[in-house]
Amino acid sequence: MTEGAPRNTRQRTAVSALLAEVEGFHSAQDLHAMLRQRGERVGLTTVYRTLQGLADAGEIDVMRPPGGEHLYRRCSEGHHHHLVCRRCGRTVEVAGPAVERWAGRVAAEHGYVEVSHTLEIFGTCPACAG
Amino acid sequence: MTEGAPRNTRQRTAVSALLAEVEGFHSAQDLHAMLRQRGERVGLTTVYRTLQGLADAGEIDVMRPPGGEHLYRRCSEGHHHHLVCRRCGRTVEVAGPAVERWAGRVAAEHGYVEVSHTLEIFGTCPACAG
DNA sequence: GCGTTTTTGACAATCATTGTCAATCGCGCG
DNA sequence: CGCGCGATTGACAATGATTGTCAAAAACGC
Repeated sequence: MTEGAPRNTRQRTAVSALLAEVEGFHSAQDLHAMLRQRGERVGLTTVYRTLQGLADAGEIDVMRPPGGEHLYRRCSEGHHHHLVCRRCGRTVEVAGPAVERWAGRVAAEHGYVEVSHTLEIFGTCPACAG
Repeated sequence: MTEGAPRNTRQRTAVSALLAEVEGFHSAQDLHAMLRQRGERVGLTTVYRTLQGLADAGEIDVMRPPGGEHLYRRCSEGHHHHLVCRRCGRTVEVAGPAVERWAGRVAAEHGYVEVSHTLEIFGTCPACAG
């Protein structure tokens, strides 16, 4: 009774499929617009809800860049962070076991438990800096 | 022409003074309410602008917790990160030279320049976990 | 003091996100 | 195979933090 598997609906499938194709981060509104262009009829509200669900399930990553809108992206599995180009948005996934350990250790030193963290690296990519 | 030092106004002073006294992170609206209670007459708009100015000047730190509002805090100088209690908001400043170096190195490996980063650690503090 | 320029602040505007709730659809059961 | 219940959808309103506006007030140099 703890779990309810979400139903398999046309809309959910459409959002998932779209995320599998596009690259980089996109806002909910962005994705909604793409779906409409494809002829898929999906409400904006549903896109938001579906994305939240996928994010909760850990199937996609959410980023909150300065500017206020949430960006979603289908990422590889496992815990990792992002190196994002400020200019063009090009994203590289980076893993940093050392950082994970460091964060855990620092938190433990202060007696904090149930630790999680957020980490984003911003920079200008070679192409944009050129 | 390049620089305009901000003028010294009653309102700016009030906001600065308040930030010097309170501990932990507070939202703009929060700070605005406190100022009113003290009898200081400051507009909400001004509080926002002043905080932005202070943040740009690097005199205060901004955090964007999940939940949407910006939180401001007067912090010690220099680059550091925060370990925040999810429950009560208790905050510890932590410095992690190793992490800084790691972030820079990772970015450099991918050719990214002008690197910056954000890092927040969330957990439950000893008091709340008790 | 005096004038110029910045700052202020009440209010409207913006805009992403969330809430609402009746209509619809998926899915398992009979 | 068709029914019915409950989850899901989606159009629309509501929310709420932040930003824009612009006339009035204050600050600073002289």
